[in-house]
Amino acid sequence: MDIQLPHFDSVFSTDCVIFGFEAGELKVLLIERNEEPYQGWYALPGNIVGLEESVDNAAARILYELTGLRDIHMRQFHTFGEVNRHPQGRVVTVGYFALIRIGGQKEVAPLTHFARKAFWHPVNDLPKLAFDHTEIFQRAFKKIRVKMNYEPIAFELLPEKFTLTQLQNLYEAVLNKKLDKRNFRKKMLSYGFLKELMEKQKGVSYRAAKLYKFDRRKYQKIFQTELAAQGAVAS
Amino acid sequence: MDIQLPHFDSVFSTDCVIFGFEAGELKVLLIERNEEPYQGWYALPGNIVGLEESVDNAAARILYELTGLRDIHMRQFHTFGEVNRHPQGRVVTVGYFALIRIGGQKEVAPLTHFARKAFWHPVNDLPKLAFDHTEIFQRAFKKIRVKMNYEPIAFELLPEKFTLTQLQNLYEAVLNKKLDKRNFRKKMLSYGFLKELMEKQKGVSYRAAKLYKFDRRKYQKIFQTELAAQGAVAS
DNA sequence: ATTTAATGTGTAAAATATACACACTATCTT
DNA sequence: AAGATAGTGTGTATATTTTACACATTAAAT
Repeated sequence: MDIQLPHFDSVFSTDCVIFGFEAGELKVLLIERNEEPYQGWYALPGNIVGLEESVDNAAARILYELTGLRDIHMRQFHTFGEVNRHPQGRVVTVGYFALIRIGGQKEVAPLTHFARKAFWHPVNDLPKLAFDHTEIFQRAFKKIRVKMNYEPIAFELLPEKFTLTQLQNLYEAVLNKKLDKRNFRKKMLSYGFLKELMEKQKGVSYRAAKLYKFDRRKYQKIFQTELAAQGAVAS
Repeated sequence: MDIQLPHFDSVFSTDCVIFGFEAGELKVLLIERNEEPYQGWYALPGNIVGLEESVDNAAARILYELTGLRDIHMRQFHTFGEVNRHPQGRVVTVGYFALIRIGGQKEVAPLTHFARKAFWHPVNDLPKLAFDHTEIFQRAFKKIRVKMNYEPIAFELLPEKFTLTQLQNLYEAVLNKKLDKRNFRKKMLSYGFLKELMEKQKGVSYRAAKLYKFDRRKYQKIFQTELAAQGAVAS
């Protein structure tokens, strides 16, 4: 492998950790790289930020090119600035994460030759990833586990209409912990941002469960008043 | 002002938001810039990251050069990647924050000609800052207000020995909210990481208060077991 | 009609959070 | 030295939140 790769003096890139939920498992979107370095390796979707685009925009563009996913709400979580994280020179990367409905989008597929394929992989039992992407992934995973306790990010992973059991399964998968059914339901419903639909689950061979959807407008109303009241260590 | 400034194609910098607590007020460390652009303006201590140093190290080095402060525990909080945030070209900046004891260090003073002076300024009533530093500051401030609710970062701002009233004043200043004395004390002491000293406050013209110190070892023991048990949405 | 598999529901006990007021003590003043 | 001043230190009752826990119900499949 004596290909001469270009050297980067000082560039920034973004890497995206996209989570999905499928078959009761939390998954992450990976690509198979089709270019050196790390050709053939699995990696997080990521690339160099252009000079004429903001880092936020670059993250969205790169994700689209590598996976076909668009209009994803991505949030920055950490910047990785070690000196030797990239073999071609100095590359500082800004990490983003997002949570999406796996079924809700068209199938993921790269739009450039840069990635050979894009696919979902369970977060447990990940292979070794290119560059320091294992570390980047770990950090994102930890972030969403913590965040799930105080923000309604779980709903981004579920279909629009879901049952309470599905919601609970998701929490259990992410938090890696069994929850009590009655207490879980009581608490979720007490927030007041779940809207009970007139519909029921279809196609199951047992009693069908009620469907709910997440009412973002209500959530924001509640969350705003909480923010105002927030900050308590003691009264 | 027709000085020709160098153009940056693509560099990264760090900016540090250093908080201190003095005279019952939360303060932030600013410098007065001695170079174009924004010569004479107030700014957060920050500069370009070198190619041979990690971003974390650069933040520490730059803070030292601009303010004389050393061995400060700094934490990254956000990266600012808009295209036009710097007049000389494309500069993406990584923001760090830290909380320190104002009295505990030698006086702050710049070690390079790049800053004319370094000084503490109350966080309320900040002047307009250079670049997008006002936004960077705001984001850091919001971060610590939230963080103070679930991590013992307040102690980094106080002298080693402090009274419960001082601690409460600090919480009240940061959270911008009155707290109940009895409940505050009960709760703080219930955590078990405050060590009551045999000493009392000196030099006050009223009943002297007991001094306490923060026992980091105990805190970590408690915090670790909480982390293990953590993640509850419902039991 | 029976089996199967999952849904949907309530209550009591424990833990935590909140609201609230006054006696104490060290220094300062006269 | 007596009183004024200013802030310290402390307890209890009530409300809210969290936890633990089990069984009748429903729809489909056999």
